Amino acid sequence: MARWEPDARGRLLHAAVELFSARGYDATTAAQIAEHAGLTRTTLFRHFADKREILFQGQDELIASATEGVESAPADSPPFDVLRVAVTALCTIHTADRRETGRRLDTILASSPELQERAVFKRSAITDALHRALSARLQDARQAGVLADVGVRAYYDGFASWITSTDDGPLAEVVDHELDSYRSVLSRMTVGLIAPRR
Amino acid sequence: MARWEPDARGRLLHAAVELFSARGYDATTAAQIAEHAGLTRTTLFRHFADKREILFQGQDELIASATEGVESAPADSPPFDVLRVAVTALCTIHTADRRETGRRLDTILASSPELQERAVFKRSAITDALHRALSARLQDARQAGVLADVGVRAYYDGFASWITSTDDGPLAEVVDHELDSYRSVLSRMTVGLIAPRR
DNA sequence: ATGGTGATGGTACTGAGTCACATGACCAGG
DNA sequence: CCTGGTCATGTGACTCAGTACCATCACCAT
Repeated sequence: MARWEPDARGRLLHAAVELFSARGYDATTAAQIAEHAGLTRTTLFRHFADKREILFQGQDELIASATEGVESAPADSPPFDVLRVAVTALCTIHTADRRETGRRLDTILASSPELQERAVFKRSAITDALHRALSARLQDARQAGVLADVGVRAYYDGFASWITSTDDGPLAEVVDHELDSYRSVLSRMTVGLIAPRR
Repeated sequence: MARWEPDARGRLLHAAVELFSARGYDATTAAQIAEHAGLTRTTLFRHFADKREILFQGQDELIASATEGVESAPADSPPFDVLRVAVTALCTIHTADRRETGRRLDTILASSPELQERAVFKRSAITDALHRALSARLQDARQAGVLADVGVRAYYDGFASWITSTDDGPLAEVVDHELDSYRSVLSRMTVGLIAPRR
C-alpha cells in the first residue's frame, strides 16, 4: 500500500493540533509542524495550500454533501424539509471521534483571528453551495438564501452545543432540534412579530 | 493642517486599486503600492495591518453603524422594523461617489480568493454585530440570528444590484426594496411552503 | 532659535509560500 | 535478479509579507 509512513495529511493535522495547543498558532512554524510529523516543510506545502488549511481538511466534503443532500430530497418535499435533508447530510460527515477533535479544534480556532477568518470562509462556502442547490430546486433565489442561512446557522449552533454538552447523543439529533427551533422562529415571524409595512 | 502630503490612506487605496486593476492582486507588491502613493513599504504597514486591508478601510464604521442602528430604533418597533432601521443606517455610510469605487472594487475582489476571504470575514463581522444588537434587544438569539442574516443578505444583494444597474437611485432605496422582498419571503414561509413537522 | 511631537524613511530580520531539481522507495516486467 | 518507471519526499534557493528598531524630518508652540 503506502510506500513511506502512511497518512501524511493525518499526521500533519495531529502535529499541528499538538503544537498549536501548546505554543499557539502564530508561534508555531510550518517547519516545526512538518518535523513533528516526520516530514519536511516542502512536503507540508505539497499537501496543503497554506498553514491554516491543515486544520480544515475535509471541509470540501461538507460542501459537496450539502449539494447532494438537496438533490437527494424526495421530489414532493416542501422547502424546509429539503433543507432538513441537506443539513442532516452535513451531520453524517462527522463520525463520533470527531467530537473530541472538534473540541480541541474549536479552542485553537478561537485563539487566532487568522484561523477564524478561514473558518468563516468555509462556512460561507457551505452556505453558498446550499444556496445554489436550493435556488436551483425552488426557483426562488431569496427564499433559497434565507433557508441556506437558517440551515447553516442551525448546523453551526448545533455543532457548538454538541461539542460543549456532556451527554453524547449524535450530532444529527442536536442539529435536528436546532432546526425545529429555527422553524418555529420562522413561523412566529408572521403572526405578530412583524408589523404590517409602515 | 497636514505636514506632508495629506490623506496617506486615501492615496494608498487609490494606488492599490490602480495597480491591482492593472497587474492583478498577487502580482502587485506592497512596495509598489507604497511607491505609487509616494510612500514607503514601512509606512504602508503602519497604516494598514496587511495588504488586503487597504481595500477594506472604513468597514469598521459599518459594524458600528449596524449596532447603533438597532439601538436607535423606536422603542415600540416590531423586530423587522428594527432591522430596517439598522440596515438603512448601513446604507448612509456610502456616499454617492462610492458607487464607481464600488464597481472597481468589486471587480478586483472577484479576482482574488484571498480578497474574497477577507470580504466574507467583514460581512460576517457585520452580521455578528447585528446579531448581538438584535439579540440584546429582542431577547431571542435565534430570531435575532435569522433577522441578522436576512438584513445583511438584503444589504449585500442590494449593493450588488446598485453598482450593477444603470439608473442611479440612492443605495438605501434599492436595499429597502430588497428588504421588502425578503419580508414577503418570510411571510410566505408559513402559509404553505413549510409543511407540518413530518 | 529651540525643543517637542508625530509622521515618515532605512534597514535588517523572521517566516510563509514557490520552484526546480535531486533522491529514494516501491512496483512492473524482463 | 536487475532495471526502468513512477510517485512521494527531500534540498536549497528565492520572493515577498509583515515586524521591529532606530534615524530623520516637518511643523508647531514657547
